[in-house]
Amino acid sequence: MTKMNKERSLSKNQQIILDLIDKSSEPLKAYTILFNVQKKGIKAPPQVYRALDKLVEIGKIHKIESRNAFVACKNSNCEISKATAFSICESCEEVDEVSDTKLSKFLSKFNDKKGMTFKRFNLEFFGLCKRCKIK
Amino acid sequence: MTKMNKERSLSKNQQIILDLIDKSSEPLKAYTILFNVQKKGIKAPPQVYRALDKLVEIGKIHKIESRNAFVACKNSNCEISKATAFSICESCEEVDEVSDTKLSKFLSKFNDKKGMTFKRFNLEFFGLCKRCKIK
DNA sequence: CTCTAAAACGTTATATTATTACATACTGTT
DNA sequence: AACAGTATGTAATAATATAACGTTTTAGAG
Repeated sequence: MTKMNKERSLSKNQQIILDLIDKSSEPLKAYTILFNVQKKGIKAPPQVYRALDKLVEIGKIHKIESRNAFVACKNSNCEISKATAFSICESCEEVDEVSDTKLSKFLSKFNDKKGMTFKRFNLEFFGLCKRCKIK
Repeated sequence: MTKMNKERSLSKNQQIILDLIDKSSEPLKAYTILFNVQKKGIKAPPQVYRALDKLVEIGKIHKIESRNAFVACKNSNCEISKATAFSICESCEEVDEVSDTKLSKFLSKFNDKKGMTFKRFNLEFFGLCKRCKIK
């Protein structure tokens, strides 16, 4: 039996950029990433966008569409970039990945009336986080 | 009893841009809109973006975040721009507003574990529409 | 009607986000 | 070694969005 290595190894640029996003407590924008990895030899936007595209594709990171920013996947190396949900505080811009079994089951089962077949969804909740409500 | 006119009247630019989006069968991008209303005297991006912002705010249109494009609200002048859901065909890029009572109830009731208060959500489903599945 | 504040407008410039295009190099099979 | 697929580096440019002004219009209060 051949060793099916599910764990794809990342390229140099992919790893550098994933490391940065992983360490960050907040979503990072492409150009913020660029500025932060220039010392590591990544000098131009396409290098960043290519790595980001790949990382999104393999589920290591997610794009927060409403913010054009990227976060690391917290769901133990998420195979399910097919089913993403985030909570976004409109005051402090804190973003968290929502992981709720009921929610993802409900949405994954959801069927369109017009006969579309869904492969994937992305859900973004907006509101105020605990801390910002108090202020 | 004073007449509470819920029906806000749109400004000239807002009306021009809403008309265009309304007539369109597909989501329109800001610069596509700009090019199409230049003959009507709207010449610069800020004019378009201002009108779009307002129209989104009052629920006449919605932004498809993953596409940076705008569609008219089909839910009878949607007060509920608080709860939007769309289906997006990844092949032909057709976009439809999903209106499903169960879905919107479920999501509107959804409560965050971390104590966030949600005011609004946006959900985008991706897949293949009926027609594109056949091809 | 007149005054006022809010909203909308027009304009120029610029910031931010993302892609095209092309030449080169690396990686892992056969 | 040869090939295919993936990744790289680089320059240029496209596409999306906002800042910052000053002016004009609109709707309501008095």
